[in-house]
Amino acid sequence: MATDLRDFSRSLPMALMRARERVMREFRPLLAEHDLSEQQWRTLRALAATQAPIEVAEIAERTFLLGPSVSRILGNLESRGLIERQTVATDQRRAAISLSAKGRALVERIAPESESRYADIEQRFGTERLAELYLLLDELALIEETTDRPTTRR
Amino acid sequence: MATDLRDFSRSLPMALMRARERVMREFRPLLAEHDLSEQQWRTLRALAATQAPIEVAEIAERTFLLGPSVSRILGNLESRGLIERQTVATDQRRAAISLSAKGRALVERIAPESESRYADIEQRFGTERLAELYLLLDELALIEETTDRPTTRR
DNA sequence: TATTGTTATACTCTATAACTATA
DNA sequence: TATAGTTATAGAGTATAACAATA
Repeated sequence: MATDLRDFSRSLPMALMRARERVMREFRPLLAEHDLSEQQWRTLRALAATQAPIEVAEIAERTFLLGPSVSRILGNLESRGLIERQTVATDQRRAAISLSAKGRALVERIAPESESRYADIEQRFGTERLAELYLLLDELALIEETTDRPTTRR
Repeated sequence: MATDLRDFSRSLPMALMRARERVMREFRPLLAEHDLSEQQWRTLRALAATQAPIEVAEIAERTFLLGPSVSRILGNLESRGLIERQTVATDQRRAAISLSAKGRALVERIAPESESRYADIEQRFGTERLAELYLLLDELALIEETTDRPTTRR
């Protein structure tokens, strides 16, 4: 007798994806207007959120992107004059990345519209429920690793 | 004076993605063992969840994939003997897709391990909180479209 | 003419490995 | 030898358009 799978609608990854898709549907057209992919925007935001320049590996971690992806994205953003690199004096391998004036201006141009759409969502969904949702999502993201699960049965 | 963006940690898409990444980290190795991408697994699950065969467009809708992606995925799954196609008698354009015996067997082989990992997450996160999370995610996915937002300011 | 599904195309991201240049 | 970042490569998904077969 086989174990049944939960119903498809009770798949946690699917539920998370559906919700994310719904939210992104509000933001994608705005990003498209500025020729930005989601990942490029995540990178710009990560840079906008920090005072001090940050290194490539740090960007990868904060944006949930892989090193090579960040590398390519930075190449693109640099060619558009949106970011700047500075080699770290004490370690020539490292690069300190920051928004250029143009990049900061772009983020600031997008911000009001982005915030307005976010406010729409918050208003329709409810401020309290949104706060509760953030709480649950943060806690879910922080649950601990299962200790040592074998990759194959033997 | 520019509008500031919310802090990066209060980006709803990011919070949803972080949570989803955390959950998928539990399931990806299992899928990899069976040479299945997330999207292929979504497709198999959608098929496993239904009694009657379903059409390509229906699969696309239920799995949140695009038509061309589903087309390619079905081609792959068919070449592995996991699904079957039957042309709909009343409309030769349509194809009715279903799991083959082999496909059903694969889903049933994966199901116990998948359920076990899900149970781990539920146990660590809390049954009640998980139920609350589903409720909020479902509601978020269903908030209504903003009526008519212009794509460019003029 | 409209619709279902496939094919074509261009782009992007994922994932891993190999490589360069530092350290 | 190890590390930071880039480049190379293969594979897959996204998105849109064009297309064939059928309605």
